[in-house]
Amino acid sequence: MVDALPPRRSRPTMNDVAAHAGVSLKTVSRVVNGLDHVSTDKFERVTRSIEALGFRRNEYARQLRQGTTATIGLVLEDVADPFYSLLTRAVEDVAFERDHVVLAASSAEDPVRARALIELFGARGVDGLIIAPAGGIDVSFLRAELESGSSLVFVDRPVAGIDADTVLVDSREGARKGTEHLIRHGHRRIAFFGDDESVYTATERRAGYRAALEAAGIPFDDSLVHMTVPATAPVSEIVQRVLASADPPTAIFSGNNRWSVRLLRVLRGRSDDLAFLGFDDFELSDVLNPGITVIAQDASAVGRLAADLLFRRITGDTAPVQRVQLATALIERGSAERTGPFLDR
Amino acid sequence: MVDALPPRRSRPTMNDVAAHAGVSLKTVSRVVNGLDHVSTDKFERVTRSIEALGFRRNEYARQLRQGTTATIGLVLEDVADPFYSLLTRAVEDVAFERDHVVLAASSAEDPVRARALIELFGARGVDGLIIAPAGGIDVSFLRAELESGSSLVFVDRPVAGIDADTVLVDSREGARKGTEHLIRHGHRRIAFFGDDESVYTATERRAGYRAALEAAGIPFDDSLVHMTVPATAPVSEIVQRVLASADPPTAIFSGNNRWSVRLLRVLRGRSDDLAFLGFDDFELSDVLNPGITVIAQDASAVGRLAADLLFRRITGDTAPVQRVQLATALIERGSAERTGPFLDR
DNA sequence: GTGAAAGCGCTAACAG
DNA sequence: CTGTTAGCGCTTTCAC
Repeated sequence: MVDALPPRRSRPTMNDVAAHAGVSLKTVSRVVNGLDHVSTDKFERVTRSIEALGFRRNEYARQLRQGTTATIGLVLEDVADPFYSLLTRAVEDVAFERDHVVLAASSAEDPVRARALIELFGARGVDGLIIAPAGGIDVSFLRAELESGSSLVFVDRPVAGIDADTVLVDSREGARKGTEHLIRHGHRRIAFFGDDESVYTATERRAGYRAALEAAGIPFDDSLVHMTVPATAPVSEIVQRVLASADPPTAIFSGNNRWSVRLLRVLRGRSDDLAFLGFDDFELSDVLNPGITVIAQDASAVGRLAADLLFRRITGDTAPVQRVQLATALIERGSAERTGPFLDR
Repeated sequence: MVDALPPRRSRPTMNDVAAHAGVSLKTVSRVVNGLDHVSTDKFERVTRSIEALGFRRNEYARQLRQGTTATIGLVLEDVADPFYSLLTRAVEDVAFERDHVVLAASSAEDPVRARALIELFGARGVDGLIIAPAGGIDVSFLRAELESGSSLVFVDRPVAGIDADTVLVDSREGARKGTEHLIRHGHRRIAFFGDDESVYTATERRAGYRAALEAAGIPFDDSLVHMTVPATAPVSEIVQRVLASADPPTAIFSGNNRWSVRLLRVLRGRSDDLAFLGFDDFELSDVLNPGITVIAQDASAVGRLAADLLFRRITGDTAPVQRVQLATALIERGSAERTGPFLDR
């Protein structure tokens, strides 16, 4: 036994507390974990030592021993997209209520990055994972993840071949409803803009659009349909071409909020006689002139539900896998109910 | 020694791999960590075993041993706020490049929740923390956090009394510039709307607004200044009262994007003769009619810079603490450069 | 009530 | 080049 003590470690451990309080390691553990079988005397001594030393339990050590991490992972396209940022916030809130923390990451639409992130999270032994699966995601890999113990919930897009809870918005029905609304207002030439075919929601929405047309006896015209990721598309040129065609559309259906923003930006400079309806609401849609009519989806509800389902699994629920479809709401604001030059000065 | 083996554990460990490959634990560790001094023969055997067993290193065990977690924490007001969601995305990107994951959480403007989150993160031994400090945050607590080993970077708002890197936007100068712009366009009665006094950026922007007025010889009129959190404020009534006053403003300066959205929503229904300028850009500001002139701040740059600074600290940089002020940009779109009824149909 | 000892899965230190 | 041993900070037996 040497006299000189080593300099205090950056974070005190339970051993330090035990030494300080003059009790055994186990007693400290009991106090920290709120267990009984500790005399009030020792309980107080330990409590005081914890205070004095500023002790906080090292979660990693606990987790290593216990095998649970009180952490969930969230992987989606891009937190900066309003739909996903709302969803993220809802997941965070549920996690916080349950004393879990959330590892969050954007896959940037890149399946390789998505996989890397999921692996990173998996190696940290997250209790569960909420994933908005990117197009080309590796299914067998996800299945392995599921089997190795972390629960999985998919949001926004389903993944075929994996038995996991899924929370979706009923895109097809929403798009059908929206298109029908335009038809009801006299439109028969309706252009459709959506993400490319690899994106589940894009094809679902197109299917809904098509279903509405067919129900109304309007022939589906492929030249009115444009499927590309708007971020990189030459939106202005596309719009120009469509509107200059022989039999131009009288209405536009935008398949998501990214497209809506880009389309509105282009349309603002023109004076075409158009109606407009967008899938997914966005901030200021009500401040534009005319207000933008949308099929709204509740991103918070998706996040909350997904998190609830996940925690149900984490806590051992073995009920059959669920696939929830959330309904959309048509919000009329003017842009789809009138005609006239669009967003003109 | 019993004959029957227990059923396979959910995740294989290095020991399992070692047994499978017929080598020692340490050899596996060497392979996993990409170290040399392993014969090609064994290297391949181990690699195959890893494949076969689907082994992935348990990060918690590694972290416990090494004392580093490859995790950073991010605590801000609300990920659903566009400014913060952009910032979050930037932080995620930097972290990903550096093989770190990010624990993200919204404090919901609640200092108690903020503290709880930081403690939760601290207990997980995050290597570093990026914090947008909520109004009443506990300074001594943060200081303890800093001393116990995690690096700290503040964003958006500084914290007095703690020696930590800080990345800010030059709010005061931005507001001064914006107000000056309005003055240059002939306005002398300019209303100011901002968050309440507890919010650093709000008072800074008000100070900039005031400085511009005074530089132009315009008396500061407190009845034109409104400091409240817009989420809960009766915006419509406030606006009505202000515009109905004896000497009403001819221009409005909105202190942040939350206020801008709410103000624009109210102004849309009215036909007042007003100019408008907002602090912080927002999506569709260019699609509105007139386009909204703003003082833009670069949220991504804030996030990127903060993350860079944090990683510099994490990797041992002991240079003096930095306080970075990012410049803002005036973007003219029409709303501040003209007069006439506002967003009128 | 309390504590000693073992061990979670990994890496560091030191042999061979 | 390879393996053995110890130990990170905690929880879990299982004695006392």
